[in-house]
Amino acid sequence: MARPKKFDEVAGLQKAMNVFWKKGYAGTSISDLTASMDINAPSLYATYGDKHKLFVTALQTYIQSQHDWMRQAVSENKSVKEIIKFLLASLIDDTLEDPERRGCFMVNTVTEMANQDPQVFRIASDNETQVRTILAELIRKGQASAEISPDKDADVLASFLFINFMGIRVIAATNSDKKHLHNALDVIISVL
Amino acid sequence: MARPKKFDEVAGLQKAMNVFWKKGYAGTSISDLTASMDINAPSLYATYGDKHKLFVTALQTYIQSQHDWMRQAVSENKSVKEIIKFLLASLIDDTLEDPERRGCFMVNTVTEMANQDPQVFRIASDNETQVRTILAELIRKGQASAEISPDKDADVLASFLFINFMGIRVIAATNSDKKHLHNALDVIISVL
DNA sequence: GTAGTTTTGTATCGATCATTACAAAACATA
DNA sequence: TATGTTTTGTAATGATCGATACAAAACTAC
Repeated sequence: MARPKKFDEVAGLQKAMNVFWKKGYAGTSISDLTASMDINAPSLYATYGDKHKLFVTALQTYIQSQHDWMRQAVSENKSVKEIIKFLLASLIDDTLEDPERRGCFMVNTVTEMANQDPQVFRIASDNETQVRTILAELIRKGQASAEISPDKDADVLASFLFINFMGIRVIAATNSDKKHLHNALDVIISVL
Repeated sequence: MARPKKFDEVAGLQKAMNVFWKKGYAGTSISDLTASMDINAPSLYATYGDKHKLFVTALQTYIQSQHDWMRQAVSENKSVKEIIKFLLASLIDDTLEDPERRGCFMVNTVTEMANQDPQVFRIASDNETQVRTILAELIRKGQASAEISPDKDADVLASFLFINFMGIRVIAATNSDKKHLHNALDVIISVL
């Protein structure tokens, strides 16, 4: 009934996400996007809306993948401390292995825009709530199996872990000393 | 011998720093700067160089003030744990009290530019080294006075603290729950 | 007051910004 | 093959980007 699209919408969104991830919102131009996505500006606007809308969609895609990754790790049949250590270690390794050293798209976005963009602020707040909830549930599971002391406040420990998640993502952008970061990781786990 | 400047160079630099801090490098235009600094573009270029040079100068000013603040706190006649708790608590309070919620200029800059700008990358690396050194010295002081176990590796603990410094700065940009953050703070201190 | 020096204000440079008008092109259906 | 629909490519919109040319203005030194 009409001329078909010659590009894949999902793949295009992934490309856009990678550009925004690397260069930030303000640092990314429509030209950067169309070049990377290999489409024309009119196709971009018709398919994804304007720059801001595309950015939000890309960010939500990223958040979804992060949550999936985390829930996957949490559901594995390992001890709670092993799971947490795996999560933190993966964070370090992934960041260091990225040849472009982009860090965390969510962290980058929060520090760039959360104080200026109400929609981004809300998305970031929601993300934090969800991640902290996942971590708190994990800790409670560890307390139920006597792996973690039940005297400790699971929500507070979850906040502590979340702080360290964010911190590691920032540090790994400028510090390349893998062993150094992994040593600090042991300290984090020792709290539990 | 010549027409005198009608603005204060240091005050102007401070204004520029605040704009970059709030809006980031790419998000700040020369117009934003001249409006806030209340000078014309030619005066800006003649006094501070181009946009990037002004940004780097502003960033170094910020770093210097951060180091001064930290060294001041470290030199006070309190227990090591009290000092560290004071540093972390100030980080939380300052971030939450800022009506513009700008977070940390250094963290914002690292996440925006460290992977794209070699000069910024180097400045960030140097900053990390210096801060970690200050923290490690502080911890060794605590070990000398038997406040902290000498079995623990001071450098690793310093890295751990640095991660939490960065993490708190990111979190405080979106989380307004002061009590929540301070509770996590107790967990951090408990490691020492 | 005049000469010499530097800053200021204005006005503008070409380049790029995000966004869109428009028409040719490519498909499905009839 | 003809018609209707949507995407595509091209080209352009006004706005703003970082940066500067130029001359009037404001000062010091003589």
